[in-house]
Amino acid sequence: MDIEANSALLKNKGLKITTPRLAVLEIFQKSKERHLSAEDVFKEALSKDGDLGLATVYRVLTQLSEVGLLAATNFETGKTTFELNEGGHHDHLVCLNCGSVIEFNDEEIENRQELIAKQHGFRLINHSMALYGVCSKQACNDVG
Amino acid sequence: MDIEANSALLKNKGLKITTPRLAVLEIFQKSKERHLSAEDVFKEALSKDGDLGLATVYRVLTQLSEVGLLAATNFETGKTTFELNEGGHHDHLVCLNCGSVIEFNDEEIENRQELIAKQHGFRLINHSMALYGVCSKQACNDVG
DNA sequence: ATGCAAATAGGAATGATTTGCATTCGTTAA
DNA sequence: TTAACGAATGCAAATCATTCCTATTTGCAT
Repeated sequence: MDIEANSALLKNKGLKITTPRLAVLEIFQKSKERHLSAEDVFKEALSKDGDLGLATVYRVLTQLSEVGLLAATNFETGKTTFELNEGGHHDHLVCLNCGSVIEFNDEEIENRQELIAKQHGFRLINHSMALYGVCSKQACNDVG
Repeated sequence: MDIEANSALLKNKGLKITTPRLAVLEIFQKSKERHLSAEDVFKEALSKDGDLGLATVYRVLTQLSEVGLLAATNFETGKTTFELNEGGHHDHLVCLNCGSVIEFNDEEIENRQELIAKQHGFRLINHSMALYGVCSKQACNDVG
């Protein structure tokens, strides 16, 4: 069990150790999907542990993001998704139909971004990039 | 008045010339702010012209974006913003200190994005990219 | 001028997220 | 260990952005 480890993480960040927080962390750590929406986490929590309010899930996700344990991303899909913030920069490729997310990292783009920033006299700190399209799944390409 | 010109724009795109569409175009052309949300446009429309439904504003914004007269951008604010799409596609370089925004367009990045999408079996529809940093203004580089 | 498809108003509906509040829990000091 | 107090939770209602529904109006080809 990582309850010990997760408790330490929380304590480290000055957060109280509560059942919902441990549950949420564990859900991310055990999830097959890396990117989870609040709803995803909520459903998963319901199926595993007992009760856990949706509002609490939102609150916990926000808090864990604030202290850097999670990273939040806003895609065009209309819902915020969260992922474990283990470090390692990457950008996202998002399917507008099924919402699936693929992570990628492209050296050439990164370099180019640095160059552009420099050309405009900017000291680059970070960036966000998301590509939106339709993935190759059959269901995402059926014409209604 | 650009009613003539805007009418031509709409006709060119195969859209009927309607009061709401002309009103929305004019609002963008006269606005001091370049990026407007649906709500912004709605309020502006109310203060100027008579009535204009919020639903209509949303529909018009979507349509004008679809035909390329406007461009939609999703900043992390939770609401979609629109801008006149005069110079074609561009991305944003944002100063984290003074908030100034520079628009740029980079062929190489665009090509690279297409390639990445293709490699993952995605049909690319659009993308959003924002670079965050500190601009060259003296005031933005003073250490607090 | 006339008809019909397209467009509109605006209110209800939706989906995501937040907030208010009474209750419960975690932690700290005794 | 326990009392105590503030923080955290659950639930329901509220909010926010956006979309849907539909009766009515409008643009425009004829």
